[in-house]
Amino acid sequence: MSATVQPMRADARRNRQLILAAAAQAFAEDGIGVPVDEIARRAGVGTGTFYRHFPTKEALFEAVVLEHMSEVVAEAARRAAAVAPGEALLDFLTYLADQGATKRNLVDALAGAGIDVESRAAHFKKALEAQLSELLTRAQARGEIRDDVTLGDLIGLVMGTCQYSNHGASQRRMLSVVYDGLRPSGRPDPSSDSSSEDRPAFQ
Amino acid sequence: MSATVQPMRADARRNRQLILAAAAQAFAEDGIGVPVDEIARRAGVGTGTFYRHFPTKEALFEAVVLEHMSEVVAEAARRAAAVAPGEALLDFLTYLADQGATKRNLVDALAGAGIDVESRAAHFKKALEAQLSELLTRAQARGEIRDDVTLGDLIGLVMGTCQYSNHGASQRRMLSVVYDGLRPSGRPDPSSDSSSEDRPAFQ
DNA sequence: CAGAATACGGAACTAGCGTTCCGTTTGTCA
DNA sequence: TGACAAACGGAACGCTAGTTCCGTATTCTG
Repeated sequence: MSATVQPMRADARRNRQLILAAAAQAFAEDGIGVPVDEIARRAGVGTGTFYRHFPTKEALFEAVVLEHMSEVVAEAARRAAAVAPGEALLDFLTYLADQGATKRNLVDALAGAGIDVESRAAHFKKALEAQLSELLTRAQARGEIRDDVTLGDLIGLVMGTCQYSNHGASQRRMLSVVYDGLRPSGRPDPSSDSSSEDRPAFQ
Repeated sequence: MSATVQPMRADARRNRQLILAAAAQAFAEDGIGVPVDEIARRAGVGTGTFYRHFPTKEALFEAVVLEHMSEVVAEAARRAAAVAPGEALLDFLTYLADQGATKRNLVDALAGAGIDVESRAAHFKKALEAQLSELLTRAQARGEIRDDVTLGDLIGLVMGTCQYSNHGASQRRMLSVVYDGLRPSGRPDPSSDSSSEDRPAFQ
């Protein structure tokens, strides 16, 4: 499988990108239900062309999600590098929350449809979790985060705030509550006051 | 519109219940995608019978959701009545979290499909929110809950913990973090220790 | 610039699912 | 118990959306 990818024809490469972009947008806007025809139309190609590039609609989902995850992982790694563990962790989580909120429709739709993106995205997921896990462990060792909280809890809490960030709920305030709750009991917010309205105490 | 419901025939009444029960189970297990045929099969009736009872598949969704919501509202009201506001609020929220976790698939599926259950369920939703709102206001007046938190935040936070209560995340621990975060800064947990019980009771 | 390989477009095919129709069965009431 | 209305079952219909096919257009190579 050394698979020297023989170069695609120029128009083919361009169309592939157009389809991916159109799909990402369409899924985010209208959910997973968008017909293939609609995606093709948005990309300005025919359905035949679509199926030349992706063997199936589900394959397109995968491609879109993988592309997105790889971006997230890269950006997250960049953020995790420099700062002190506690701060870095919250920064990391905040970034994830932003991403989650933005692409919520997409992720929801995929999960809701029971599409097994997990297996293909496992690599990226592992990478993310590894980074988060290290930050969490260090932050806990320093007493900056409750000891009983697990990696899964962390992810669940942050992603949870993405699900309902409308209907009069502010994701900023919800995150602020979560971050307060993550500190060990009796340990006040180390930075500014926590009664912030629309300004999270970190950033 | 005094609508004296002339009594249904015995078999009809029975079948209607069978369909509702089968539907609730089917939606919870397999999502909203289950074909009408499958629901009918589970209920042990034909599709013709199905459509005799519900004019459309969506009407069935509504019926299922409304039934569930009316149960939740009734039980929630019962719990909210007796205790002190702060405690009552958390008890109330915990009950909602339980329900949300149990019926997650159903609610997800409905929301994901963009079905307008809101308009029909508006009455129940209002009732729930009214009760919650009063508890929240009272608890905030007593300084037991952060002042900046809104009703929407509260609901979002609690429902958020329902979304990811697997994959190594414990809903109990997540709720515990949220409840800690809801207290005004520097106010320790008034009740027992806040460390995890390892009895998730659900997963 | 010509020929061949690659890619394109969209009509046509197929499968699944919601809904309707109608001949048959069952419950109810006198 | 007999007759009639109510309810049942499941075959059939039509629509939507995923996929395939093939004649046409475009790009690359010598």
